[in-house]
Amino acid sequence: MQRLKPEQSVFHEGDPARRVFMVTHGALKLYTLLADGRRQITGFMFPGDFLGVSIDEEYAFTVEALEDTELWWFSREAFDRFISDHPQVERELYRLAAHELAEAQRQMVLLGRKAAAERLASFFLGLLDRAERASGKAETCFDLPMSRIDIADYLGLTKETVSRMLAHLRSLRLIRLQAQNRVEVLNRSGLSEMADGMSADHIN
Amino acid sequence: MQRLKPEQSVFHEGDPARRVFMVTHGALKLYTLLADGRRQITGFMFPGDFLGVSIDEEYAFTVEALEDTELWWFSREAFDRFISDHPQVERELYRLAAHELAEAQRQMVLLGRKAAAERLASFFLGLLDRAERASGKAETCFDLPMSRIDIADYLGLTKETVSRMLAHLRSLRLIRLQAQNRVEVLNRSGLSEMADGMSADHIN
DNA sequence: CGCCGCCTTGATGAGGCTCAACTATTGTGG
DNA sequence: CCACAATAGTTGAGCCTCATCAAGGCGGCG
Repeated sequence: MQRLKPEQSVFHEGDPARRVFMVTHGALKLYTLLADGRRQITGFMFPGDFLGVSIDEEYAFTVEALEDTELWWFSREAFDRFISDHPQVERELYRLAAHELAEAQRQMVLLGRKAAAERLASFFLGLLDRAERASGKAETCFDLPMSRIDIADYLGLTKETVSRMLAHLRSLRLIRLQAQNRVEVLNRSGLSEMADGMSADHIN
Repeated sequence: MQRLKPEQSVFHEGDPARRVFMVTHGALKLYTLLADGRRQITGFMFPGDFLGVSIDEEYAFTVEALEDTELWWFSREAFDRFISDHPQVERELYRLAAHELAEAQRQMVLLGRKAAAERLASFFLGLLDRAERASGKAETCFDLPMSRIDIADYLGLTKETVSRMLAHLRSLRLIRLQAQNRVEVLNRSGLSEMADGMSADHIN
């Protein structure tokens, strides 16, 4: 078990991959840096997610807590032994990887082809889905455990643009901010159309 | 076994995932479309690569041949049966998925944070690596089986920008075009620096 | 040899970035 | 509990990169 305060990191890109983690509480961000400091956040992790279950000898990204976070971990050897003893787990791991891959593909579409407002709308819908899966019931609100800069680095934008697009979605009455870090979705289908580029904003 | 001519598709996004494929000859592109026709190519496939080995009920993208291509395929049931009989294959599949995931993460960094010239440089280095892995020896040249539009849709750019950046890399003597679709790398480390954003182009 | 599609090159413009100032929020110590 | 500092977020002005629109060149195939 391991507890983390915000900003604390679990491991860094390039560290030898000696442990496997499972998130039990909190939220984390995964990111990689370019030589000049540009950062791309490749994902956020929440309770139930696995970390470091690659095959590689080194972790491929840095992981950092967004809030107070709790992790369970196993040594790589113990984890591998466990898998050998329980072959059906292998299939489950594979399932997980396939799911992450599908998510990565959606993110590539977002980063390669969507406009700023569409990116933010997609991001919010993803968080809303997650909130619903976590609570097991329909939701209209969710928290933003990450900063505007983190959102920007996840969506391939700047914090200023995130802020402006937030204002834009608000002005369209698609969302409302209950607090700085809490979003209420006012028009889910409208937000979906925006996210999938069906909003034909040049008409409005 | 299945043979394909250029432009022919193996399956479409949303088709029921009834078969699993292995590429034996040729090259293919994987892509998804947005509602208004914007396209993001999420990957290219070459001999040795697997296709449709997801867990999902439906294919998550469309696959189309770039040139004359040959595929081996199995029904999903036969494939699953084979895996049950050969548990070590499961691990290999997982290995493969993990590798694809790492690649997807690199592509997210490219799409989210790299400038146009950096994207093209990264793309060329990837193709050079692949050519070396395929031939088993050091290489300085490789073919481009895809059109400029395909490259653009893979890198999140337009065909015009790809063309201009190609001219730019050529003017820097990092590459040379042996033919319209054949690239020779003249300065690999220079290309690497360009790809990783270390080229400090404001100095030059 | 000539047509057609692909690629390149040029001119213009827009979306998002940068830089800067301002406001709101959070945390800290008196 | 309040005052203040420090941090995070918002808003505005100008600019830059890349997209768009348009024209011309090249190559491959009939």
